Amino acid sequence: MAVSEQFKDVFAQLPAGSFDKDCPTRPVMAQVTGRWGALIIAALVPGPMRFSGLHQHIDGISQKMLSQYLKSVVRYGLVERLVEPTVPPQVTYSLTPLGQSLAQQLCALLSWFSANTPALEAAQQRYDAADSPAR
Amino acid sequence: MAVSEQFKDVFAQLPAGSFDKDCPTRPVMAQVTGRWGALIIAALVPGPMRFSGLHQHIDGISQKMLSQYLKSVVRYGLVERLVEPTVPPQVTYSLTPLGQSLAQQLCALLSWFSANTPALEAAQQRYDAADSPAR
DNA sequence: CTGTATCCGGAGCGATACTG
DNA sequence: CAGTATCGCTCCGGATACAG
Repeated sequence: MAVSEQFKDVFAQLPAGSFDKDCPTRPVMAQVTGRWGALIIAALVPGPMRFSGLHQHIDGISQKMLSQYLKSVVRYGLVERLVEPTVPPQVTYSLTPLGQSLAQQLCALLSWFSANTPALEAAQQRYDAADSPAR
Repeated sequence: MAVSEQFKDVFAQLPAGSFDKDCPTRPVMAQVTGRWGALIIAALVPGPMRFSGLHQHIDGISQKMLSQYLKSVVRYGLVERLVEPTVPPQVTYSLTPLGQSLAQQLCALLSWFSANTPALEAAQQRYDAADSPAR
């Protein structure tokens, strides 16, 4: 199968330590793949956005979490924080080149989920119906 | 910039509801992008694996979490569970076609993290050194 | 407007012990 | 070997109030 060959190549490029407990990517992964990380990165793809803009755009996030995740991604060099010394202050967030390259991967992932939502839901219903209708 | 154009196209294909609170992909994302989801899927890329094999391969995961995450991905139709009626019983997990297509995205993401670990670590050190050396 | 500080409930997760 | 059940702890995450 061509598909198998294809992604086995990708897999083969993964360093051996990817599954190690102390793999340095684990913390970053935890943030980016955390509850809000991917959505924040993706939200900045169309262009820079203000704090309040993100707060509105990403439905359901609290100020605390937005602030917290933003601090992380800024620290990782994925997002740039630009402060306009005006009154009231305006803070603009935008993707760095590094963040843009990550955004491509994340958008691909989000696209996959969107595209395969029907299949995923169908599988769940099949699973739930087959085994434990009581639960 | 060519890069911008490129992933803006990808982004444009995302449904408008991707950022909605009730987006149906959120629960699945939560699992797959949870602490172990991606690693489990990725671990099955080279081929089917047994429970104990996964337990060893994915460093640091507990039986409870492995079992729990496996149940989820099976329910989502991403992984197939095959029980050999032998004594002692042998259970083999393998990716479904749906799971394989997801695995491609996840492997790409893992690859990105592996490839950009130096840049990410450098950014962190820069950030930490610049502002709060006391902490 | 853009955050930070505090409190608090619940989910996630690990360790351990137990079952088939 | 392949799980399930229970306990306990940590940390995530929301609501609210406060600060620059």
